[in-house]
Amino acid sequence: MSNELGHQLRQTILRLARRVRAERADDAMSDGKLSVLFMLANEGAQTLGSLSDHERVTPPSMNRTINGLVESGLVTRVSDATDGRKVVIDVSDAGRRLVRDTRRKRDAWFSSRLSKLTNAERETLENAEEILRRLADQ
Amino acid sequence: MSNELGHQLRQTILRLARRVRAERADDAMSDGKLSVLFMLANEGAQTLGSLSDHERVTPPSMNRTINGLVESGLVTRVSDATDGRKVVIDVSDAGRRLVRDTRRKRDAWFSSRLSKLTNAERETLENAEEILRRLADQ
DNA sequence: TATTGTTATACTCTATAACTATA
DNA sequence: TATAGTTATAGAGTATAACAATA
Repeated sequence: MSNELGHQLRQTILRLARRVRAERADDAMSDGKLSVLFMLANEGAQTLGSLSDHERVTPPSMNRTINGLVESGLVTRVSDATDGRKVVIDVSDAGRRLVRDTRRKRDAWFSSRLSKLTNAERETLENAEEILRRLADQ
Repeated sequence: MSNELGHQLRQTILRLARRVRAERADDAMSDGKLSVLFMLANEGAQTLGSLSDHERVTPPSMNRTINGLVESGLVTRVSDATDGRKVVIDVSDAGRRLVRDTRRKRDAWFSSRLSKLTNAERETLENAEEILRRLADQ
């Protein structure tokens, strides 16, 4: 009966995620904004439509999110050179710094806890991480 | 260098949690409301102040959440017998059903994926789950 | 005419400040 | 006076509908 494992895993994953997400570089930054910054930093510049698709929000909603990020100087918004209807959003240097700081802080939360484990426990987590990654990608 | 493991684990946990959280019994139910229902179903009836502490929201915010749940018939709100200032919130039968259905749906997401793994992989996840649970509780 | 983005408007969730009722 | 809850009001984030600009 693997249903019990599924139940336990789900609970633990949700709880851990809540703890990790609470660790931000800047508490004034919402999840939605931070998610866009991470996306741009990882995948490079994108159009507004592409961002709203990826984040699964409507274009007006993403437009508002971008407005806030532009006002904060964390992203830039420029017209596409070849298609005047499109705008290209990219992360600024300040945005990159915020992404880097947030990533460090979140990594640190995990790392400080992992350092207290035994080598065998860390090895188990390494193996499990690979399996969980495959589950998430399905 | 266990920092790389921390980084990978964090990414995977956040991604998995996003997938699992999307699996609700009722799409009209917000995370905040659902979280209160789960709390009441797990821990039993509580005062409004206790709920707002646990969920880390302000009392007025929790009050509004509870108003919505009462209107939907998912929780009950009654005055405390011994202290007239307090109100006791409890989950109703309908609320319990919603909790059960959501739990089943979320468990199913994991279970269907776990069933495709090898026995060795499931065993790794079982061991990892226990370790991760300890990390979350720290 | 279709596509891309924006503006107008409204709803939900959260917050702070002020108020009521009870201890 | 202090505590528990509520009401009043405002801000952030999201949605749908309507609009503007470009292909």
